[in-house]
Amino acid sequence: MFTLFHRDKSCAARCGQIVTAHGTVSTPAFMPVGTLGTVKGVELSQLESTGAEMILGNTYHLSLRPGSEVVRDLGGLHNFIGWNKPILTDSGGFQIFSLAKIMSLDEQKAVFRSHIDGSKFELSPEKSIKIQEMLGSDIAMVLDHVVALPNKYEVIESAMLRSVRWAKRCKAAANHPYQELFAIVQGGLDRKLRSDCVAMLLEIGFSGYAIGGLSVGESPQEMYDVLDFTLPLIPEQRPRYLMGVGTPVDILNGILRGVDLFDCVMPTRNGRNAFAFTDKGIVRLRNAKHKTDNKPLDEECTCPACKRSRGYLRHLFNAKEMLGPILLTIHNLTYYQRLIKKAKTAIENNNFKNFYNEQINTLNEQIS
RNA sequence: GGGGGAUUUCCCGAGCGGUCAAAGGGGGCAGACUGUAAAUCUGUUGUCAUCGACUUCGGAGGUUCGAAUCCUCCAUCCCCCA
Repeated sequence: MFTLFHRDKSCAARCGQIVTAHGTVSTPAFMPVGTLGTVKGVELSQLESTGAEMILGNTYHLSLRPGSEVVRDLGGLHNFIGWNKPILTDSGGFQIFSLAKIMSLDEQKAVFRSHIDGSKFELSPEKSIKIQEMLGSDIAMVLDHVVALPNKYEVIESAMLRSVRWAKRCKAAANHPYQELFAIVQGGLDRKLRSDCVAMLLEIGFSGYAIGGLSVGESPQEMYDVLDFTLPLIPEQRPRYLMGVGTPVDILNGILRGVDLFDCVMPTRNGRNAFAFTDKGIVRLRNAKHKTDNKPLDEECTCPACKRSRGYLRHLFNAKEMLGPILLTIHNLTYYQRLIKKAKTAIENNNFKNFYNEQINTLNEQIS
């Protein structure tokens, strides 16, 4: 299903294509997060116009509401939400980390106390696969055990080993006509744990390999270091997915090291919170300095937000009008897709390293 | 004409002798957000300054070691009776 088209001659960056039952995804790709069956605030036609080709759904959240049976009975996730392009579902492993306070786990399964009504929700590797199959996503993720960083070596090691055992159980449970299963590499910042994990997962064999357990408390450089020694261990012809990452800078650093897939809530969540990404840097639209600014966010951008002035966008946020979060979400997603597209072009021209160097310094700066 | 009630820091609004530069909202300002319990959360919001100092609670006086808090007068607003 994954085809590697080209590898940049100046670095590990590469471009390719993932073919799924619901269409193809050109890589590198950024996948907007649609946890509950919607990329928050964005209608699908607008989402498509940003250039997004694949979106995420979440096993834990969709199981609690509306329930995987409901989604299945309404024709599967694609039909349910009206998106006939590729969907990747996360397994619920991230919730073992993010909802740790309302979760307990043992070797068999994770047990959540629902954040909605307090009811018990059990998630085993087998159940996660079953739910994802009912959802009918194109790519399913194995259930993994994500732990926060920094953490004790023993904790990271045991979470990694459990993730491998769970991956094996997921593989054994998987039985779906078109759904592909991706494994997730754990092991914190430790080189040996990461490489052991890759080796064990390769032994089991999966369609794709994700790097998980990052952006959970470590520094960006530590994350890049993990990518440096982990990605080369994954066979070239398999897609590599860096889960939950990240900032524009993180994404360029991931591409530089050979990552094919990214997902992150940052463009959507930050968009809802008046934080815009542009080619020239970041813009906090609530800041007073934009009050009478007649310029668009980004001259280069063709999104609907950029047909308006910064002063107007700021007004929408200050007035708590829903159009503000909607427009800025679309803008940020458009920006992310444009960044990826430029990166892709640079890779095709064997120029990614230069492109990276040009971009990297300005992306975190606040523009005026 | 007579009787009663109000006036607090940008706004609303607590406070009723010291622990008050003054609760809590709102608004303002700034920050955070990385496989979404987030259209959320955090900090800050008299002045100058490092501790600390100084000026504030309608105005002017007074009582007291000490007043936003008690007394007197004045101003403005509201209610009731004529």
